[in-house]
Amino acid sequence: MRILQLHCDSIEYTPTKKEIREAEEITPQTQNLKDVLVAFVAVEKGDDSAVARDAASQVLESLKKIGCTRLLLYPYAHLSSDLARPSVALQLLSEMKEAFPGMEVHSSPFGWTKSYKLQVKGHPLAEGFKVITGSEKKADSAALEGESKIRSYWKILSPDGSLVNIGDFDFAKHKKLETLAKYESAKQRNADVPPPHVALMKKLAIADYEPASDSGNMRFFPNGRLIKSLIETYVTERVREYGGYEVETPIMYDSEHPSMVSYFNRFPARQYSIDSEGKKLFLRFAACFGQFLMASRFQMSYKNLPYRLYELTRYSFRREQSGELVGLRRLRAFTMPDCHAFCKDMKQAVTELDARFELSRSVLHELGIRDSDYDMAIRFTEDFYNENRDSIKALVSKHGRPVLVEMWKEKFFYFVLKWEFNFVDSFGKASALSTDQIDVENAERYGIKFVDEHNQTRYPIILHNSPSGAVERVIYTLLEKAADDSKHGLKPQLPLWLAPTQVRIIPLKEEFYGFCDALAGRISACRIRADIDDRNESIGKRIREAEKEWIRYIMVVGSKEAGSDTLSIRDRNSGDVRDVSFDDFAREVSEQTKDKPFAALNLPRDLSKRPQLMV
RNA sequence: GCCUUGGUAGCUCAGCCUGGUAGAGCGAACGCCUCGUAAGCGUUAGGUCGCGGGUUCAGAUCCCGUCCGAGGCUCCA
Repeated sequence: MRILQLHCDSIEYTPTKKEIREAEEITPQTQNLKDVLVAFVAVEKGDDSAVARDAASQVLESLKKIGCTRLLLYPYAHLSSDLARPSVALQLLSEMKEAFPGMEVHSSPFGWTKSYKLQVKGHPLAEGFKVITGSEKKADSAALEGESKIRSYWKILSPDGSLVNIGDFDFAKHKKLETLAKYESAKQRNADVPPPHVALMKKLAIADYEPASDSGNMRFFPNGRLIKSLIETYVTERVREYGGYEVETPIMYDSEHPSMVSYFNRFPARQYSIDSEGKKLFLRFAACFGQFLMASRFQMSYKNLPYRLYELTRYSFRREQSGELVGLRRLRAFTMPDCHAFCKDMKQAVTELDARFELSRSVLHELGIRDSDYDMAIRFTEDFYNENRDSIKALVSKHGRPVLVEMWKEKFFYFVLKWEFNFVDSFGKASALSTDQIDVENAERYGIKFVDEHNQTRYPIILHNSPSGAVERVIYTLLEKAADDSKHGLKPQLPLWLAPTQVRIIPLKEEFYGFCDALAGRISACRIRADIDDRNESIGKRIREAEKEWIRYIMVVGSKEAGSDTLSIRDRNSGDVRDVSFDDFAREVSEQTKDKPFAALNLPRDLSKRPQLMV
């Protein structure tokens, strides 16, 4: 569909002659309108109701922007050389006419030759041209978003259950929450520099931009892959423990498959598309499709519920705007643990929601993200709040601090409740980590059913949880936290179980290499990652470099240590050197990494064998 | 998409304002040193100054255009 918009002082038109058989039946007479937005509309092949809705909401936006309340829809075939059939055009135009609440809407007759005279206003927004196509959902989402803002209100809910408007809340003790709350309106940013984690992810040889790919598609070096893999393994283990069953589903889908078409209209992410043998495929932006399509093939009884499916998507794709991509914080390809629970009724859903809330809190904690590092936001419809006050209050009191609330008068998206934990970085940027949603629409959309106690077929309620949020974003959070520590005079560090090297062994002279080699073997046998700096460099330099890599334990081996069971250990936490027996040391490390996955060193053990990574 | 900013050796950057032989540190190769808890020393190799055009006797430097990156804005159900 193509629309030419002109904000006019006046327009006058006279239908003169029917042009086609399907023309509207009217009595031709001259019409005159003043201060009106004239929308010349050409309906094209392939346009459908969704396009019409999209177009209408875009025009509505323009009307609001220029402060005009009168609209003339003017069918105008000459804007396109690929027109829809007249019957379709007529149908869509009449649908559009109904889509302007509170506006005075006129339409000129379809299928007539008309003479017209118009006077266009002279301001910059007076003229505009839009092309709306079925695959372009961005504008649609903008419209939905715009609508939701108008009909939602922001509040703060405290652990004691009190709910106050944002303006009435005292943020003195909750600065980060204030930042989160004002995030939408806070336009100013501190610095014109990239966030600290971008330099860190390169320096620590974790990840880097890959210029040969699309922006927001990162490459992970051996260190980064190790860290990422450990986090992935850990989150997966925890979800399995909670009761999620791990599955694997395709990363691309046919956008013309019936179950996708309606979902697209309500799920307006920007997707990557791929044309293959006439199919228009798109890359998934979440695991939802795969799991829903799978679950729709299950024959489920209420006795099977709640039933939980889990997938760690590597990757999910969202084609975010290029200007929005930053380091590991916001990507176009990311790794997302995604766990859906199918529940028989709202009571069960709320119970399940609670279990997943605990899971998410615990997972973040074990990943090294404390509850004081994030703030909680929760969004729900007014009805849901009124029916579930106690459950909502219980979540907030578990969090223990006031939370940001967005309350909708009515349901706009497919969920009635959504909560998320947001990490607010030192620049005041908020990023969601864990999240869960109560979805009351998609079961029906995807034909996911179960049979209840009374042999009735029903649609389950679906919860969408990511206990950690995107894995890349977890790494971003850990790096930003470390950078923040460093700014406050503390030594930056990763949690020990995620450190690419846990112990660095430094032989004082070449003659101790043999002992170091054996020592590294013994340490590795205790599932501890140890490497050896066997380069011909000064002892000072090698220690300095180990410190720069944030390595927690450094062992220098000289004549004192060689052949002895006592190790001389420099602990990054204290900066001091102490003597410890091998067994005590092994115990100290395993104590700190217990219940966490382990992976062996992912680099050559000897530093002399490692290529330098210049990034 | 808009605004800002950058592109010079493998990496980080200086030089550009005020035109005149292409610079430093790190890293790499080779050699010396064989070292006790945050940078030991020397030598060598390495550059179409993003690309295209213009002005000039002469352009990394001035002008125009263009490509690519980054940050901000919009955006982020």
